Amino acid sequence: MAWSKDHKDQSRNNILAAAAELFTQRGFETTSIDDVMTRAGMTRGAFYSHFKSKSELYREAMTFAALRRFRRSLEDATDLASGVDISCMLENYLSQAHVNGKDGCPLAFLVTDVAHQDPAIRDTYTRIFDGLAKRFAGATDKPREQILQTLVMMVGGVAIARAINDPDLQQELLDAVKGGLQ
Amino acid sequence: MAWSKDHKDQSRNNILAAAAELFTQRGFETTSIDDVMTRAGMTRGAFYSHFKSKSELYREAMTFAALRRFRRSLEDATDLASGVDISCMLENYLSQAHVNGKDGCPLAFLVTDVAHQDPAIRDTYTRIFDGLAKRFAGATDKPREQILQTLVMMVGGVAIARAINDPDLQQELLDAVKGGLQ
DNA sequence: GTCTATAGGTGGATAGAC
DNA sequence: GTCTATCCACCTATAGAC
Repeated sequence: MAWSKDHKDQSRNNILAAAAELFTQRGFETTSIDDVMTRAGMTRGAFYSHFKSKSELYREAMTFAALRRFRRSLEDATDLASGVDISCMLENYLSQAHVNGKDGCPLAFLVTDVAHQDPAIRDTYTRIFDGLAKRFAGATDKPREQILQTLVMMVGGVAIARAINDPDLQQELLDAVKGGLQ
Repeated sequence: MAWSKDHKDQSRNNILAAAAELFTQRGFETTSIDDVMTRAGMTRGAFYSHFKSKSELYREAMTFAALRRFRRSLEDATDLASGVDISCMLENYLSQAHVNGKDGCPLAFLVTDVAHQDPAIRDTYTRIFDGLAKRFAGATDKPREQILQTLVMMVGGVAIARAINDPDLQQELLDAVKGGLQ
């Protein structure tokens, strides 16, 4: 049935959006399936007809969040006249709005959380990171080593800024990273 | 009594050493007080005569791990003739032995784990990070912005390397960071 | 496909004996 | 100071009704 199929897709998408937000904000262990399903407007029992485990949900939510962020970032930084503006993407990524916002980059928001999880989850993280490095390589003529350095600065900068509790030091850190990437 | 005091100090130190290792390896939520106390050779009931909560233990274990790592790092990189060798410290920090070893730098191993915890824990992380930046400032004549960039590259590089599941990409990443810091 | 109910297990923190 | 025993809350995953 077409209606049933659409409804299931819609439910699945709601679950993924809720999971992406909660996992990036609070990490794997602190986020319960109940939290995710309540935010998606359903109860816990409905979960297992969409995903077979919490680990699978985490993996799909990471990919969902990364794709959505990448797509929005391209939209914001793309002008019909001048094409993609790299410095606009940097400004956006290294902003307080990103660091303290709701739909953060999973590479930065979950980096040590992922390191503590099972191999399948680390594989997913690896694919997202490597995919991003390859896209950057296709978009510029910089050597791969420099692309990796840039990614480390961006991801590391946002991750550390999130851990730090002092707003001034947080801003100083983000500015330092921006300064190093001009 | 002196004997009793020594014994308590010894127990406390055993708990901190066990907690430092388990927290950095597995994070706050996945490590239970029972795990820590078992590794320290005691039972869970004895815990609360040393620390008042799991959060307090986590904070003290972070400081313990950071101080121990800093001290060892200085020892390894210090030669009586030539003084402190910065490139030796970098090589050590950005090594597979550090990334895959047991007593890692909490700034790198716990960066998003800390971001998910309470303000007192984030304060402790902030103090450790800021203290390290100030020590670097006292040891070189580099501007503070460059010191922050270096810390982001080191901490971010190790954190991402730990999340990545592909040994080749992991090594490539560590090499790229080393290349950027020469 | 979604619901309620429950099985089966873990963990933080406390109480009281020694 | 350390032990055993326990309270109470929470979690993943499954079973079965609708």
